[in-house]
Amino acid sequence: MNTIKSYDYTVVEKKWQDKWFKDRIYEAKKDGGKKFFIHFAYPGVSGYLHVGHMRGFTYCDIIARYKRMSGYNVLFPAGFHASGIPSVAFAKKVERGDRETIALLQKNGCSDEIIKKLSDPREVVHYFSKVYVEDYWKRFGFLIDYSRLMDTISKGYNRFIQWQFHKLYQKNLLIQKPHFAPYCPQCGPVAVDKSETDVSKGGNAEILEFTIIKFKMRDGTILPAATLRPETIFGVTNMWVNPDAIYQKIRIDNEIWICSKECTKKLSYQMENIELLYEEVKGKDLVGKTCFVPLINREIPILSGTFADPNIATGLVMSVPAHAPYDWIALVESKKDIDPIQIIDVKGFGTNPAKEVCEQLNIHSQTETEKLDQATEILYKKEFHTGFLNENCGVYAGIKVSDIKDQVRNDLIEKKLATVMREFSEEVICRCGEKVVIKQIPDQWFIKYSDENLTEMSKQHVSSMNIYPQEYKEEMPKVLEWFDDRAVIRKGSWLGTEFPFKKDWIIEPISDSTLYPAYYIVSKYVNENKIISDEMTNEFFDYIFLGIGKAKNNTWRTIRSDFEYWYPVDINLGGKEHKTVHFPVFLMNHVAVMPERKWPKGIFVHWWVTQKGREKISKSKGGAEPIPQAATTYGVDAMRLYYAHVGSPFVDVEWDPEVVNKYKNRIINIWKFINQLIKTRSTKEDKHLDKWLKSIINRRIQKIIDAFEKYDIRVASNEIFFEIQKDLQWYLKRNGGNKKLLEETITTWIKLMTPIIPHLAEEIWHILGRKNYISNETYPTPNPMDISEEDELGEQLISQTIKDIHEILKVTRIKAKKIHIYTASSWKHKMMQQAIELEKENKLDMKNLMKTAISELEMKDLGKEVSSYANKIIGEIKKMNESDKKQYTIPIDEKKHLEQSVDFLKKEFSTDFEIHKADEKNIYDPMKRAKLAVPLRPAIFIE
RNA sequence: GCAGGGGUAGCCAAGCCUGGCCAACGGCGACAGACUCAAGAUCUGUUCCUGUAGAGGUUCAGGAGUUCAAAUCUCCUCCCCUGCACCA
Repeated sequence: MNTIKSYDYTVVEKKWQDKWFKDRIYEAKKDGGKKFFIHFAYPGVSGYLHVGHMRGFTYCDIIARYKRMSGYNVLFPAGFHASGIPSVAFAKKVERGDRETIALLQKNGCSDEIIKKLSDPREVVHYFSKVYVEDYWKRFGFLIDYSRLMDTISKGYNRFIQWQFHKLYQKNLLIQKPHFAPYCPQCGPVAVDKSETDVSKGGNAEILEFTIIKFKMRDGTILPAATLRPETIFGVTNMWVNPDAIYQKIRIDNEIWICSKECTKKLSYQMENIELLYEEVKGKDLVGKTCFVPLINREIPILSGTFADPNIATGLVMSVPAHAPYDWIALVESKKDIDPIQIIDVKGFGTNPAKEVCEQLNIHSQTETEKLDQATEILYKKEFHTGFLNENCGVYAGIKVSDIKDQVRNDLIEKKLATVMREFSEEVICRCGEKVVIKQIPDQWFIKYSDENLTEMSKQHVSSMNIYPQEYKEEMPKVLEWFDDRAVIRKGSWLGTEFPFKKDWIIEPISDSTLYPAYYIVSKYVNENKIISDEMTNEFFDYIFLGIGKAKNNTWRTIRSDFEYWYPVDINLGGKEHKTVHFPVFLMNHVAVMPERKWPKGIFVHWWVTQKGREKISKSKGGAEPIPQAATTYGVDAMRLYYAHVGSPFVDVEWDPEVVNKYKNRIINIWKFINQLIKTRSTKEDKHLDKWLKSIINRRIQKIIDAFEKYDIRVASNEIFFEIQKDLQWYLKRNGGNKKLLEETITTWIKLMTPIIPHLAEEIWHILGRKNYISNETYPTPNPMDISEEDELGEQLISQTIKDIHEILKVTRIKAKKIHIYTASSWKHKMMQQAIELEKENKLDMKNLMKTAISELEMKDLGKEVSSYANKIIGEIKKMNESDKKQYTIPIDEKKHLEQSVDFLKKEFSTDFEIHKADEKNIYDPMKRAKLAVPLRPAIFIE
């Protein structure tokens, strides 16, 4: 029995992959039938992937394989997203000999010669593209159409993107306006994001918009106070300056401002017309002077406040002691006699909310920043959601804070009493060591996603799409509504397509990845050298995608007809990180550029594989198992089954080697089990059992297909790998052994498995003597003729009876000498059916039931027993659902079924059995059990 | 702040849309038995509580409600998570 050794998954998997790929069974063929176009959001190519990434890819291959086997021509292409900074960053690391990077490459078997080449970003892209194809996708047996591989930095693709932007321009969806973006004075534009590719600190920073309110001093000089709560202007009692900070005078347009030195530098990137006056003002020299609150022209003192940080915004803070805990505490510490002015009425607080919350948290000093931050948050939230501006607020009195915030700000700006300054929520440091600032780009280009027409059409289209999970379908219209204009070009060292309307500016990587599935139609011909990039003009794409103009040659016509056949995309599959960026732009660009019948038909979003503790697996943390290593350790089929079955696609799962190992055992177990079944020599037929097996397998097939049609891969795999195996085990346990039937069932079974574990299925297929590929076979469909309700019910009767006997034995702890089983009297069956009939007509009650029952002659004699049974089932039936009721209408000879199985029962309980029917005369029934028997629940007596 | 997701037995995780097939799929773990020299693997059974006859009781974050009937619908409360733009 060392079949375990005979399943060498490494060899088997390699063997079939070689054959599939040599025979190019993956190539999409259009033969006029139904088509299905599926792809995954193509990955960036700037490093090795990990086992988490394989989850989505695997779903895609499973769906594609299922569809192939279900009679569709499937197009499942793949490509590489090469634009942006990542590959440039990687190349830079190699160039400067970053030890970690080099070690990673070496560990993955990269030769020194290749490593040398990888200081070129384009080589990085090519190297990793090859790794993905050979070590990941082919290694997992994916039937991707490898003849269509492409990346986003090829010439042809560039032409394609430029065409797209011409179209957007023509449709007035490209607009220009000022934009503010992170910028390193040394390196130029940088990306601030959690993975911190560009920055060494502050990846979590957000860009905050401070309102800068202009407080005039007596000499006309402006003190610009920065605030996130402009509506509190009516409660200002004083100004805070940091006595130890150095402030500077600057001229902006015709105004003279005083702000911190640090602020000057930042502002110079955000505003035009800033002129340094080279005049410093010490903070402590401002203390004691006064200034005027704009709008209400109240004169207020300037006080010393050490918490006013020159690094944050302007370094000047307006003081609202009634509503800002910091201000309140500073005011207390200053010992000045100033009355706070309450301007917001909020439930649960009195005339000075800031004071009250400080007292609650026991705060006494400006230095207790942690508590003060907490106090600020509590108060702010409360006031924002439930507060109203009071009579001190002039025209704004009586309005809810949450409704008024932006209005106060806009009014102030309109009256030129305020302006806006952008600031990071925390310090951001570039990889070069320089502080990152926010820079204004006055004429940035945007794609106008806010366009009403575009948004509306996209939203409407969503309702006709297949979007999984359902929750995302409901979310999508809201996302589209919320999605704002997106800046699309950038100047700097990164890869991508040159923007056609501004030389040397490159289209950013999200915007060049929206229509790309359409390019898979073209890439095949590019790869086969049937068309060269120079030929791919705007006229070319107009013809291919829009049918405008004339074909220049036959290749054009062929590509056009391919596009007409394959497009639109049926499923675009991607991780949940794409929900709010990639999928919306994917949809909206199609709506903007393509004709309506080419708009996407479906989106499938999957969740992640995380590290233990729910952390996202990250490349930088290196915590993830390399894919080829995992494939060797567990086997590809085991990993595919793991992804398919471990959880719903719509939850995160934790990567746990032990769990994956269980699936590996499962694969070996299935291998052994099937081989054992194949060896069955017996040709014994058992009419009932064989019919039962056929019937139950047919039901499974129906359920599996239903699940697959909804892409419910987990349910499908549960049925295939767990439920069917249980059925077969029951068949064997019941002593079934019809070789012919078993072989048929196995054939069906491995076909069912093929989309999920194609290698093992293919191997067994050939062991069974088949010469073609199971991967090209047709997926099983249920045959209604094979359904036998009676035989299924019979088996259910047996297993229910066994369960009952077990329970009795357990509770009573008797050792059985002999077990008697009594099936219910015929009149009980009859009455049950009558009752169900009456229920259907809504006439079920005691009177009607008894009337119907008594009309049957034999029941007359039974008297009381009849009425008490009738009483009992009336209640029961009312609680039954349709399938419960249906069971009782299936004609079944319980006694016959039990008698057929008596040998099995004897073996199961190692004891003697006798089957009786309750209405037989003179049966052995010392404990008077027989009368307790009811349909489908025979009475039991154990002696 | 904006938009969204979620809290189910020791753990992971179905079910919730379309209320009754639900003591609640499946897996893992645990326990018992089988196979075995043994270990692993595999197979069978048990795994909320009670129970000497197949039963009963109490459960699906907490609270209130709708209903003949609620894990499932409604409302409130508490707690956790995700995305938010020049990052792919």
